[in-house]
Amino acid sequence: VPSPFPRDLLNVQTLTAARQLLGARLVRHDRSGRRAGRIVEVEAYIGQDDLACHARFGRTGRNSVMFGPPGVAYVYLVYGMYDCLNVVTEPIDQPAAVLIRAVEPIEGIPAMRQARSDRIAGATKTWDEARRRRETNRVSNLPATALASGPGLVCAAFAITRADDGRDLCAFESPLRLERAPEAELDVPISSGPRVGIAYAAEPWRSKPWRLWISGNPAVPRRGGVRHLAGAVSEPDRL
DNA sequence: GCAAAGATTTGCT
DNA sequence: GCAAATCTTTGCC
Repeated sequence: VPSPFPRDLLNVQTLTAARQLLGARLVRHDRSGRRAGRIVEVEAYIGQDDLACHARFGRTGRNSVMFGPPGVAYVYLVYGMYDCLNVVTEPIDQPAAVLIRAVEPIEGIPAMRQARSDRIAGATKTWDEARRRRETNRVSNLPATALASGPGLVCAAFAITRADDGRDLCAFESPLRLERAPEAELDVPISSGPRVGIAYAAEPWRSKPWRLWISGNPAVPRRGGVRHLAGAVSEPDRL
């Protein structure tokens, strides 16, 4: 029987919270029914000192949710196109969050495919039948493990938008929420490495191994065609 | 008020 | 392997 994700597990140092989130379930309830998946890849963004974190400029309109209580969704738009889901961590006034980078679909896979296809139509100003058909065909041929294997794809598959910014993910009745990992999955092997897409950040932040993933999970994207080897990466510090 | 860049993904070469 | 798509946010004038 599923249990809600305890807020206390997020009211801690962000790398500890990130580790707790690996294996947890991301759950969406809406008209399409129940969608659920296993969180398999995350990144930690930790406070104003972290020069890769959105909080590095202090509180702004976009990032204000990060300054609030843990267990709340921080959803922002990246590159003008893609929504990204974060889980706020640490106590109030300590701006930090965990970016959900990849989810392995478990329930509601047809709804995820539909949502992935719909995203093209939604993003296209002029409704283009041929373009939409191509996208539907492409998505229908993807393995389930590829449906949410990227931060923008997680939001597409689970129909998460900035309307979900500030939503409480620890409330069991929430239409978008977290559920605890089954006990049998609590001790899976974890790998870590540098965060993606933050080349603008100065050292040491650029190289901090604050990306965590479940070793060998098929839904974790293989960046650069290089296979993730557990022995080839360093341990995250401050865990 | 405006220029620049970004926690991405896709398709074409 | 690279560039396009696309728009919010920030920072500086």
